[in-house]
Amino acid sequence: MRTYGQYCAVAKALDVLGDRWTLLIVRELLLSGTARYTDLRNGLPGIATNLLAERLRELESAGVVLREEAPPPIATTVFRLTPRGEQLRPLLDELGRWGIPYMTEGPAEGDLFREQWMAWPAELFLTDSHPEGPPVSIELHAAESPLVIETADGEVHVRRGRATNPDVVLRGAPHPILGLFSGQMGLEEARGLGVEVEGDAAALERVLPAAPVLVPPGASESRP
Amino acid sequence: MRTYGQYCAVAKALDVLGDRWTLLIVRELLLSGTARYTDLRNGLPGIATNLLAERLRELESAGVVLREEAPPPIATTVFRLTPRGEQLRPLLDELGRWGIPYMTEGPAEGDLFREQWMAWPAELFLTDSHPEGPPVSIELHAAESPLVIETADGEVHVRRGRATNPDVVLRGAPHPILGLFSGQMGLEEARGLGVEVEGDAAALERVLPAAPVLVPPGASESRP
DNA sequence: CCGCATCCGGGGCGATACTG
DNA sequence: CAGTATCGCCCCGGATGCGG
Repeated sequence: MRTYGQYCAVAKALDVLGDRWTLLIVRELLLSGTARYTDLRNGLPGIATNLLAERLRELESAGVVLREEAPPPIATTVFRLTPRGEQLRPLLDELGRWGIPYMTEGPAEGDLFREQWMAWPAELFLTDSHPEGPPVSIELHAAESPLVIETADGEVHVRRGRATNPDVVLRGAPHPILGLFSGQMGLEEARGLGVEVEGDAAALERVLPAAPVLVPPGASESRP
Repeated sequence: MRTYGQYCAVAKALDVLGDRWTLLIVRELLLSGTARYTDLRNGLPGIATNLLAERLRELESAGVVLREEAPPPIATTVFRLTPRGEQLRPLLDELGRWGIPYMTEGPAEGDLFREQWMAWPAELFLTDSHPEGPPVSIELHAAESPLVIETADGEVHVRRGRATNPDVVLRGAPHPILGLFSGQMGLEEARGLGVEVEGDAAALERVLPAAPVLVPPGASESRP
């Protein structure tokens, strides 16, 4: 493990987490709960397989990741975060919050996308405007595998998978969906960009922001 | 700029911040407010000068760092964070919080230390147990350049420099000072490890935690 | 198919020297 | 003081192989 050699809390944290791909592996485990090696590879497009194996070993010996041999009939190894690893959630939330402006600008050329990455924008932007009402569940299809957005106790939660009986199903490309979530775009405008709303649109509007959320510009200021 | 190529807020943030040394440069600027190139080098022992220059350029073009030509008679360039860079403070706080356990274990062999790095443990551990009383100021000498710990409105703040009229002056090695701050170590025990308290010890005890703060173990679980 | 290990080319990184 | 220049080295990325 390459170390900064500084007796400083921030530097020590980066000694463990600062290598390339490391925090993205933590992201995937936070989003998945448990994941197989192949699931991680799929959620981390671009990673070299030897790097994934090496990072998992490092995170394991740092007490952040746990490797478990699943019992039959699964018969595969699954990875999950330790409690110490779970403590990284606020850190990843801050990273996501700071990175949101780069997302609202739309995907860059060649950017890949996985449905679960929408979890940060969703939990950041969406709020339950009618918390005393019955819970709503929204199924989101922005890529290949759906996401469920649910309200509970006035809070909005996101998880992977399908809803048993969704109030509304939302389909569309990530960027217009994000515009909808951030309030930068109205429902009609989103429809014009291919977003489809199937079911009870009121359930959707209940969690959408009433006014555009102020997102600081993320792009660079150009220099002479 | 090397990018992960993922349309994800966390990945986008790491595209900007994930390179080696980058977040430590932000740390120094958060701690210093403004800093000259040489100040940054001093606060980042181990960094190669070309890397510091390159990172500063990247951070500048990312809108995180501002480079200013100070007017005469200073006649030097100073660096500071933009508002966008200031927004990284919660992120660095989370990094510091997560890294604290590695600090309480004591410095590793060859670890270097700078006084200002004590800011995170201090603001994390210390609280004003008597907020309605008059403000107290504590001057801390754990290395070469002193730190001031002050209470204001029931909050504890840390800044570089000296106090005009400190209630108490605290001197000692970083590790026992940290033990004191985290409540793992009593005042008498700290004295035995070379910590000196000069002035009103009650002012110090006012901000120290009454009971040991629970710090999760940071060390790795050893494997077979 | 799953979970890697190995090999190899390129570039980011680290250390030192040098300069306006 | 504030960098640029240079040069190894090792980390990273991509491809392939391979045992369970």
